[in-house]
Amino acid sequence: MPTRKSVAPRRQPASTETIVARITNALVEQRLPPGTKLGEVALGEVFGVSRTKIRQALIRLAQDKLITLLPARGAFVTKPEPRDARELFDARRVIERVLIERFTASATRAQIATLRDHIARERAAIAAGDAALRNRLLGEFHVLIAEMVGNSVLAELLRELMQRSTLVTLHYQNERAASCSSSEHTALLDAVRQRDAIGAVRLMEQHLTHVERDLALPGSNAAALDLRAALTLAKV
Amino acid sequence: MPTRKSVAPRRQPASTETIVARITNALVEQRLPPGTKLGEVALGEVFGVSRTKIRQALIRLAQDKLITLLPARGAFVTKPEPRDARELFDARRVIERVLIERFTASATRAQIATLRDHIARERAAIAAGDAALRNRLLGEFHVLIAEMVGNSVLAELLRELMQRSTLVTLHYQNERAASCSSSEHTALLDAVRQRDAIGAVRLMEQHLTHVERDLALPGSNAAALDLRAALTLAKV
DNA sequence: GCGCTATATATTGTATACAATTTTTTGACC
DNA sequence: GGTCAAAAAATTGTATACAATATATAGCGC
Repeated sequence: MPTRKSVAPRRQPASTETIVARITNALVEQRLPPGTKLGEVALGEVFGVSRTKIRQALIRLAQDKLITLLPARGAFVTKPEPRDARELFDARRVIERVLIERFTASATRAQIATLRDHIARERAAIAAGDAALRNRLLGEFHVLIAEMVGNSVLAELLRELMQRSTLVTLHYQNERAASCSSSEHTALLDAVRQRDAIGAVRLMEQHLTHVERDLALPGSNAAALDLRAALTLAKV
Repeated sequence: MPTRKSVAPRRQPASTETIVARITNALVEQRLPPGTKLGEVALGEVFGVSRTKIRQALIRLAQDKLITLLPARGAFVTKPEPRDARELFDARRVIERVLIERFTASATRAQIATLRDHIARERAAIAAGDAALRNRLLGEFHVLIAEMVGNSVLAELLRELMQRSTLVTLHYQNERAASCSSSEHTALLDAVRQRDAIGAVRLMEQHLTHVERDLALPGSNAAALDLRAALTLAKV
């Protein structure tokens, strides 16, 4: 077949920050399945920059464990082991239990309203069948809470854990499960509104257990795919 | 004055991994105080590599928040704000509370023996007045426990937090405080040995509170210093 | 001497060039 | 057709070159 020799795309060079964000989004929205090879020249062409910058972006993504760098072999989307999944969710439980407890005590009316709106957007994405957006929003709910608690170090840790979690959960692709997840978010927020710390902690633990239980780990349905298509769709 | 034009040091090129480890050690052992500028050419000469590799190492260090990259300005050893210190220790409390609780339940005889030996080395370093080694060992005690609990994700999170903590604590430079810290390690280990989970958790929280209380934050006694000297001393 | 501007120097940002390694292709041989 | 070996192509690893920016120095007016 003719190697799709597209013309060099005329776009102004992207910042390293942008490149990291675009690839991260593609990963979180699961447009780049685990195992996908991320070639440096291919990425360079997509973003209109040299390999130097791509490489810097890849180093950062590798440190977040979103991709795996094999020496002299290249960069691949991380394919998490079941063990990783368990440890990841365990770590999330440790941190999120504390976060939701504190949030229940400190949540302001405005913060609760923000979360309520967020859940509404989750439901809209689910209703619209937008799997990518749905995935992102369901994860961002947890990060939002973390950022509202007031410890940016913990919030940052959770953000990283959430991103890695997404690599592990094909589960959200199931529309029914997503809907269920969103319902649990609502219940969680109700407990917060009633200042029921014990209930909120319990709901959070159940929620994380449910998400973990629904994991579909070994399924690597990785078809060969088009890097450019996956990445250019990414809205930063 | 004559610009100390030392001959190009003949050493074989260091791997990026090594460069990161060497600089990290220098930071953890506080031979490179906060605010120190890490020039790319200077580092390149120290390690016998080009700026390309140095840059990659700096990106990784920056992601761990050990150094701060200012655009077009360069890399500087991170100077943590009091706010950062509080959040850092709060995060450590959240994680280490759980870790020590679990460790108390699962610790084997061999693991306890390893920690006992470690504490002995702490005391030796303190007695010998080796501030650099002392700093490292006091921090590694916590990381050792984390690694023994069996969740590598949590262990890795704690390792990062510990490194950043070290940037914040000039406190260990005080020999008396170091001795006190080591005593608390011993007490902690005793509680573990007696399977006293509640006591172990309490001791860990007190220990972290003590360390945090003794912080000497604003003191930036940063004298201009010799990058090469600080880095070549670093034993990986 | 102090402060400002202009020039010179040094440093960082990015692309390109080349070496080293891996992957793919080719072709001989059974 | 299948298997192995060698050559070719592609990809990664590193250094160097050059552009862009920031810092330091010099000169001038007051």
